[in-house]
Amino acid sequence: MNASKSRLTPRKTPRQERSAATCAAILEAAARILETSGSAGLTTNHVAMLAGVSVGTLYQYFPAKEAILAELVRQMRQDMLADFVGAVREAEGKGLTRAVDAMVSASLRHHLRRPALAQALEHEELELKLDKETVQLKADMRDLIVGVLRDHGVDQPERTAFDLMSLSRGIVDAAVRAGESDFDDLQARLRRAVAGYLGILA
Amino acid sequence: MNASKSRLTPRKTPRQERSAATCAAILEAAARILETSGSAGLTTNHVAMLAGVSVGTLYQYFPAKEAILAELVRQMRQDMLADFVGAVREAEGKGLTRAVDAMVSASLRHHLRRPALAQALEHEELELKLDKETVQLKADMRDLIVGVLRDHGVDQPERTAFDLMSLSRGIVDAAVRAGESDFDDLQARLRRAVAGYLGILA
Amino acid sequence: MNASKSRLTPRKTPRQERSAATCAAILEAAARILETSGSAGLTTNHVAMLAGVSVGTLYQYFPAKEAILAELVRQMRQDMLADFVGAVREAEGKGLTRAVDAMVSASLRHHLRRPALAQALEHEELELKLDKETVQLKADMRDLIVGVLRDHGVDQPERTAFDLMSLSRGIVDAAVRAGESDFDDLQARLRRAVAGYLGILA
Amino acid sequence: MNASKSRLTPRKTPRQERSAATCAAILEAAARILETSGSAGLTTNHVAMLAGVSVGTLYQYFPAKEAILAELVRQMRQDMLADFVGAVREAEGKGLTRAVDAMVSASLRHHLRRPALAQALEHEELELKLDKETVQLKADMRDLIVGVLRDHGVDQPERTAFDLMSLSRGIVDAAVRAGESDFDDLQARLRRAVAGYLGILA
DNA sequence: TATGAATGAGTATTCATTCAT
DNA sequence: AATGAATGAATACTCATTCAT
Repeated sequence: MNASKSRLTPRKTPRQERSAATCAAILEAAARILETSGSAGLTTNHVAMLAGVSVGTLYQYFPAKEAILAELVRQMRQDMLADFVGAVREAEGKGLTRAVDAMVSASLRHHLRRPALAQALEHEELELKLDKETVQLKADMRDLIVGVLRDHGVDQPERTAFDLMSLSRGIVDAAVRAGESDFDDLQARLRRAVAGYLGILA
Repeated sequence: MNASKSRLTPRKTPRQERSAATCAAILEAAARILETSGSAGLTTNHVAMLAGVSVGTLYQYFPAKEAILAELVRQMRQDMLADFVGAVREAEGKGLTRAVDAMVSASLRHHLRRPALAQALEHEELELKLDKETVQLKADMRDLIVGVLRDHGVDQPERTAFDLMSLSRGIVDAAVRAGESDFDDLQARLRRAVAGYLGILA
Repeated sequence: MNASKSRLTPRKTPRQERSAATCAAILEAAARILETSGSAGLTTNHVAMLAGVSVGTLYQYFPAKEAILAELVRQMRQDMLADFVGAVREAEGKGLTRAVDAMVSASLRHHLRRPALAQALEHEELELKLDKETVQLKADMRDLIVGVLRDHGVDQPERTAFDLMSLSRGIVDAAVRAGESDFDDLQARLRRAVAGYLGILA
Repeated sequence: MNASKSRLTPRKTPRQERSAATCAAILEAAARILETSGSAGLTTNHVAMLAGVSVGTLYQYFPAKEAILAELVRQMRQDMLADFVGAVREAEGKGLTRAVDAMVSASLRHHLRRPALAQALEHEELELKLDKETVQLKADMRDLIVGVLRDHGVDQPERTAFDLMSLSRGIVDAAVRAGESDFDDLQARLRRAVAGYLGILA
């Protein structure tokens, strides 16, 4: 249900095992390059080489370089949304503080798994014309947070969600870039920022 | 103490008027391009053309393309620091809340003057190996904020300063990117975030 | 006497029905692509896809892309010769004018059946190193016309045949390219050109 | 008055001598390659190498490969029109036969100067989206011939001009392709074809 | 000092062809 | 016989940088 003529969506949905492996190898190679060299080092030839395939093969799976990035972003958003949904579900009915904690924790877990990659992808996301699916994933995430806030009677839930996402991102970005990796410490600060904005006495 | 053989510092400290004008023209041209086309459109030929000089001349003032960006970043940091110093000075002895307000306001004023440019430069800054002077300017700014916090008895002033800068940037970035330009509204939200983190009842 | 190891002749003379059908499908796919996209769009993958087979299969029937074109040209020449032979036979003993009319008519009928294809093939023919059989077909056609001219006492029949073929092609080419498809009008003009060259008062 | 943003017109009108020479060298290199290898061998790297410049230089003068071809075509059309205008002027007032002779002769002279080049360019012209100037040159040529025919009372001068141009091209093309280079012989045959079509007893 | 012509390594992308399954 | 995944040389084009004038 994925393919189409866009330059952003993968070319062939791999059906054979070999195909799936190749496709995954390409994505992983791209991810690794993003982690180590940033988008500057991300050339199609480099990706193909690191993936152990030829450029031609790369282009059988992705119609353009951008499509590789787009797919990585899509996967990231998908994973992230799943994490958030899980977090929110667990904290259901336990008060805003618990819900916020759960989301902060999910977000951090996500970012600290592959910090450099998450960083790089969030940055690429800004310059990329996203495909519909990714746009939807982002909207779903936003709605999820807005919903939680509204359920707990938070004022102006849309704007608040926007700001909370923004400030969280600011803090995590900077921390990751500074090389921090102490989950608990970061979580405490992030919780403080979020709770502070919400006016919850943490 | 400005010039050197580094690829990041301008080649000649302009003493003559013409030189200064040329140099400024190049920088302004680069700034305008960053605003309109982002770093993707920033080619040396394009900059030179828009500045009304030849590429050769451009390379007489800047040893490499990066040096232009580095200089723009340096100027931005310099301006920003000056704004902050002024803000802090004005709010001296009037309590933390006022000091925070002044800084938030200074930061926002800075970002909203040329939003696209500020955005672009802050982004370039991350990928650039900064020259000593800029590094010092950033350190000064950090120290300034740390000083204010410490003076008002804030706990862990370094870390707090770091987080406040990070979350502010997160919020302003997102707002600018979303096209917001309502200074007052943005200021209110930013103040809320900062005050919240600091535990000040806004 | 058809197959050989040349890159221009089909690889296997299809004996089984399935083979013949596959071979025909490939040729028809190539023809359709030539008609719609010209030789620029004629990629082996595209041909295979449109023919409903895999590239591998395509290469089992044709040793190289050129071979497909060569075969299309061969078939075109074969058909054309057959048409001419028929035309000449019908007009036998009825005078030069009638013979010319018959040939002009046969030629036009041929070109207007699939105008874009005829055009494309005649063009490809020029850049292709033709196989013996096609060369023979062209020679036969030439001889046929030369024979008709000689039989009617035309001077320098070889050269005249050459020129008549050339000028006819020029007119038909241009007309087809201009999108003309009025058979009768075109026939009148073509007859006029041929008769004029021959000095027959039309 | 030449430059614009189109992909078909040259990029910079060379003002310095060196520029003019480089530009000419590129065009001549392209012409030579067309003569020897046809459009298949016409790669930008090949052209640049033969011209003795780098690819980068080539792209400073022409925004795309097509632009080189377009410029060659333009020059050819320009030369040809000039020749025709001269021919028509000379034959003015001397009857249709003389006018036709003059035009036939001009056309042939043109084609036999660099036969392979003329051939190649006329062919490329068909696949190229022509720039306005070239389109105008072709229209002028057409009008010139139409004018001559009309002046001498020829019926349906537009259609006749079209057919005469087409059949001439057919004959000359074929002759050139066959390696003929006997000007007088070719002229006689061409005159015969044209006169024949016009119903003039040659 | 200024110019702008020239450079050439580097980039994304295509496509005829091969070959393991 | 058939498939389609994989190959990689080739192609058009860009852009930071140099250098002769």
